Formats: sequence, C-alpha cells, structure tokens
Amino acid sequence: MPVTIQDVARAAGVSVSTVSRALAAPEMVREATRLHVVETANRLGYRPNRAARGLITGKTGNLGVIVPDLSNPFFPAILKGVQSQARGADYAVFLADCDENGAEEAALVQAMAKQVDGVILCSSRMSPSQLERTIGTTSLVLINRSVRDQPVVIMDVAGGMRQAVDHLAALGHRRIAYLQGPRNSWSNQQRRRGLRRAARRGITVNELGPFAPTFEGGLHAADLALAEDVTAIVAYNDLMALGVLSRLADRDVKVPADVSVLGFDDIPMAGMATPPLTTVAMQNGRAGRAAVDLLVSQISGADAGELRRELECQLIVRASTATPGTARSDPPHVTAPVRRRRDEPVAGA
Amino acid sequence: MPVTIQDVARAAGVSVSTVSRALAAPEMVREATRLHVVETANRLGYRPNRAARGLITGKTGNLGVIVPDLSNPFFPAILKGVQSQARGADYAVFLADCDENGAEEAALVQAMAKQVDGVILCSSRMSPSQLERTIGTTSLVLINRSVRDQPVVIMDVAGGMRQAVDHLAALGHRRIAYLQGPRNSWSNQQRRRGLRRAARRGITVNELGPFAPTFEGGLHAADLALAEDVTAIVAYNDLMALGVLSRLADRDVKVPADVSVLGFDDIPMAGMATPPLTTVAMQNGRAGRAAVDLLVSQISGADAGELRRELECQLIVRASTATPGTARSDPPHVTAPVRRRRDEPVAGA
DNA sequence: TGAAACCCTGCAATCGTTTGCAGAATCGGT
DNA sequence: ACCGATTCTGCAAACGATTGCAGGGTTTCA
Repeated sequence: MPVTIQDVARAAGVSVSTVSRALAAPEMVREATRLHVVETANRLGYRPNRAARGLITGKTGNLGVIVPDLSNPFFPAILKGVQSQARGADYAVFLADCDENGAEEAALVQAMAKQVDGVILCSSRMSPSQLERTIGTTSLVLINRSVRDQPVVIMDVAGGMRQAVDHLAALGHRRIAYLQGPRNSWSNQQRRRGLRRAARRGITVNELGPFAPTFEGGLHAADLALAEDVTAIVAYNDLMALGVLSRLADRDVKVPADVSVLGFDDIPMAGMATPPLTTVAMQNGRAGRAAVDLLVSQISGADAGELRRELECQLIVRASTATPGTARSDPPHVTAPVRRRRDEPVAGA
Repeated sequence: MPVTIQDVARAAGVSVSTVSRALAAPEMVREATRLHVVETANRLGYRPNRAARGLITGKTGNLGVIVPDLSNPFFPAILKGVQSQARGADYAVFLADCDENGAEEAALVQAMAKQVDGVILCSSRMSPSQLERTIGTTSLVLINRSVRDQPVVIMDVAGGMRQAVDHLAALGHRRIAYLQGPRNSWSNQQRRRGLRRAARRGITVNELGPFAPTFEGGLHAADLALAEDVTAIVAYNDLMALGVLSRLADRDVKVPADVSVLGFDDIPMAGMATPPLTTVAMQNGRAGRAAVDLLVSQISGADAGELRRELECQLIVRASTATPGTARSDPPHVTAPVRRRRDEPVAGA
C-alpha cells in the first residue's frame, strides 16, 4: 500500500538507483532527470522508508531520550527543547521514562540501542558502574551529570547558588538556612558547592534536612527552619519553597518581611505564588537543544565535537526576598523576632 | 560491531532460520536446539534488529504519540500512561510536540507513518478536514476528541461538570459564574454541556470570557466574576482557578467564606493552594493506557476491538468550596457582601 | 531391515534502500 | 565521422531479519 522507491522509479521511467540518487545526491544525476524524479516522487507522495535505509547505512535517523519521571515538570521542559532541535536536524525521537530507576534506565538504553543513533540521558539515575557499562553501547550525551570523557550538558547550579548567596548578602542577610533535597543527589551537591560562597561573604549557613524535594517536604522543613535563628531560607527547589511559603503563611510569618525565601528551578508556579518567589532559573529548553547538538556532532563522527556544554543559571528576583526585618512592625533590635529557638518544641510535622 | 542473527547462528552451529525460529516460534524447533540457541544468543547479548524485522513483517513495533504542548502538565501525565503500557506490550514510543499547530501535527503523522504501527493523537489540534485527510495514513487513536468511527478515548468532562454543579447545588449555591477557556475548544464545549445540569437544579449560570486558560487569565477573570452577583466561581481549569484564588486573596475576598471556587484538571498544584482547591480530576494516566490498548488491538487486526472508551471524571472536594456565606463574619442578610455590581468600574486587567 | 511418516533444519527469496562498479549516452575536438 | 573523455544511469550486492518449501534425519511399524 505505501509507495516505495520502486513505484517512483517505474512511474518516472528510471531505475531505483536513479531515484535514490536524485533525492540524496543531486549532483550525481542530470538536472532534468532529477527534476522529473523529484516531481514524480512528490506526486506519488513518496517518503523513503527509514528502516530500510537504516539497514544499509547503519544510521537510523532516530535518537532516544530517557527521563527519570515525566511528571516532574523539569523534564518536559528539556524534552521540548530536544524535540524541536531534533526535528530541525531531521531526527525523530524515542522517549522513555525509567521511573527513577537506574536498572530500568540501563535496560532501556539497551533496548533502544539498535533503533537509535544515540541516546540522551536526563539526570541519569544509573549507578556509576551501570553507567560505565552502558557507555559504548551507543552514543550517549548526559544532561546534568558528568562522567569520564562523555559529552555532557551541565547547568551551572553552583553558579546559580552563588548568585543567590550574593543577592542575600547584598540585602544584608547574615544567617541563612539551606533546606537540602535528596542527600547524595548530584543537584544537591552542586547547590551546596555554590553555598560555599557564603563563608566568603560572612554568612553562616545552617544545612537542614535532607527533605523530600516536594511541597510536603517544604511544609515539613519550614517549621524546622523557623526554629533556627536565620533571616532567609533557601530551598532545594521551588516545590519545597512553595511548601515553605504555604506553611509560613499558616503560621502568620510574613514573607519577605520576617523572613526571605528562595527557591530553585523557576517552575511556572513560582511566579504565581504569593509572594512571587525569588528563584534560580535554569535553561531547560536550551539544555535539550544543546544535548541534541552534541549528540548529532558526535554521531556524524566529528570527534572534534565539544565535550562539555555548561549553561548559566540566572537568579530571578521577585518578591519573596528583601532586607531582613524590612517591613517588620517592631524593629528587630527592640523586640526579638517571633522565631523559636532550636531547643524549643516545634509544632507540625 | 553489534551482534546479528548470523553471529548467533555461527556460534551455535545452526542456520539463521533456526535461530530465528528458536526465538520466535519455539514449537517449531527441537527443545534441545532451542535451549542451545537461546543460551548462545544470551551469551552473545543478541538483540534482534527491529528495523530489519519490520522490513519483512511490515510491523515496526513502534507507536507514535503527538501532543500539542509538552509544557502543559496535562500531557506528560497522559504520556506517562502511554509509556508504561506501551513498554508492557513491547512497543517503543515516538514522541512529537506539534506546538499547538494542526498543520504541523498532520505533517508529523505523515513523517511518523512509516516508522510506526499507529499513532495516538492527544487533544488533536487538527481541523476536521485535516483530520479527515490524516485518517487512513496509519492506525489512529484519538484522546479527547471524537470523530467518525475512529477509536477514541474520551474523558467524561460533562459528567465531571455535572458532579461539580450537583456539589454546588447541594451546598446551597444558586448563582454561579463559569469562566470560559478557549471558546470553541472541545473541552470548553464539554464543560458547558455539563453546566446545563445547573438549570435543572435551579441554578443560574453566568458565562464569562473567553479567557486565556492560564494563571493570568484567572487573575483577569476574577475581577469580572466578583462584579457579578454570584456565590461560586467555576473556572475552565485549575490554572485559571489558581489565578482567581490569588486575585481574590489580594482583594481580601475570603475563599470559601465569601465565594466558593472550583477548578478542573486536578493538577498537582491544586492541592497545594491556599485554600486547597476543589476540582475535577481526570484519569490521564488511564487514558494513556487505554489509548495504547485500543491502538494495539486495532493493529493486531482484531476489527472487533472496541471503538470508544469513556473515562469517568471525579470531583475532588477540598477546601475552596463551602455553603455560601458560611464563615462570613457578618451574616449575608444583614450586610451586603463586599461585591461590586456589574455596572461598576472594576480594578485590574 | 526397509519404507512410510513425521519432525527438524537449511536454502533461498524477500522487504525497501543505498552504493560500487560497469556500461551507455553524450559531448567536444579534430 | 570517429575517438576519447565525461557524465549519467542501471545492475546487482548488501543490510538483518522472516518464512515457504524442500530435503535430511529419526522414529515407528511391519
């Protein structure tokens, strides 16, 4: 039923080789025949069968993307970049969701390997040894994880965090709390790295947690943070920060008057919170596009392709940060802030 | 480099046909050889080349999904269902994002056609004529759109809306506002269909809008709704409802004391708002799985496969709805609610 | 022991393309 | 008009799998 190259050849009165060349290597066939062939092909609505082509060329024209969890808004944002860049480079993309499971992820790469020219791994959950074993199966590009001399796209999370610290320092904060996400995650480590800037700025950082990187995690963390003697709270991500905001509102702690709150990621909801959240934006779409570029250049054999693409993060200042004590009704040096000490009991989970 | 069926055949000391059969048609080969072949295949790490198989069988073992916009959280939720169900049925999935563009969507189906056994269209943006032309290109399953006798998965949005109306009626609301989304969208039409139940319940509905189906659209709509003489506001979706909540909070209108607010979709953020949003949940993951089932059964030629799968919606009652005037400090019959009349000027966009 | 019946296995064609090689066509120059 | 040099074009093999058909081996029964 579908129209093949044979049909076109017959209709155009030439051989299949000529059709193939007319479409793929225009300089090898006379202009007149080329036009004629192209016209016939269009008329019949011919589209080459990529599988057949792949069989002989060894290239499939596909690439794969594996994400840990589609319902985490972070990944669709990247995917969207991958999508459009891939389409531009005439690649189709296979998608798989590994459910946050490293073994599953490795298996998916294996399963995909034959059908794609390369795979993009977003925030890979594989263990180092799994990863090591996977390298070489097919071309790989990693996003948000760096390993050996594999091409990677990295978000400069530490840099983003440094911007956040500088921002808080400039506002006059001297004691801040950092609410950790999953302890050993790459992201959490990077954020902590950025926090080291604080010392040089004369800021003390209380690291709390780890907490679940969710709204609920934020609710949980908020109370603990309030019990510390800090003027600003930096959350592992926006979801947690939103939770913090919500809990603080419940407890009648004013943001940013009583305490400043910072998030990370700049999810769409961040700008819609009350108050709108100051946060660090990552360039997810860009990351996706960059990953495709890296992958394509790796595939096309240009071993001179760059190996590491680092993307800036950008602090987005909104309304959840201000100078400490700013709008407080009683000046801080007169009345102690309504904040509990560490050793006092704390309400809520 | 990759291990082919030939390698396995050579290593096992049999012909390629035997290998093929040992793996695909176990009953056609002696148990002993089968075991031997399977063992060698595993040892060499053989995985059949799906493209090659597809060439001869005509089946690719892939299926495609096209969504209008990955950054709309509605779609990843469906995708996740598609993903896991497809993996279970041993299909790989191609993903494409058509950027809300019907023509692009049609083109993508064409491009995919040769590489997949069927395509799932989520909330297709194609015009009826585009759709008509696309049908027949390949097997199709539509989600959230019904057409001719194509297999479809439908969310019973009208039913969900009826639950919402019944809920409000039971609470005692008599005048409600509906904030419309994109005027001619299928979803908007379905919601309005469900609203017709209101009449039978003695409820008057003021239809406002259309508005952008976004947080900002909700901000915009909130003021207009307040100007109406209503006790409850039903938004086209949660994002708008969140905007409404935010605007209402700014204007010191208490929810649900002064006015009840209802959303639609049950996005993750809905439960985290203050107050947590009463909304209608759709079974997105289920829809994705159902679509795969329909597609697979259609592909495998069972023309007896069902054609229409309707999924219930479920009202999730949280804290943004209550009896009208419930917690109002002054009883409504004493002091008129702080709500403007339609003809008064209204602040904000 | 021989033949029929049956079960396995191998041969070879096939799917739709690409591509090296050789042959056909065209062209220019004399 | 003939020859060599250039273009073009076609033939056929190859990619990795599946599958109809036929042949080889084993078994069974007389």
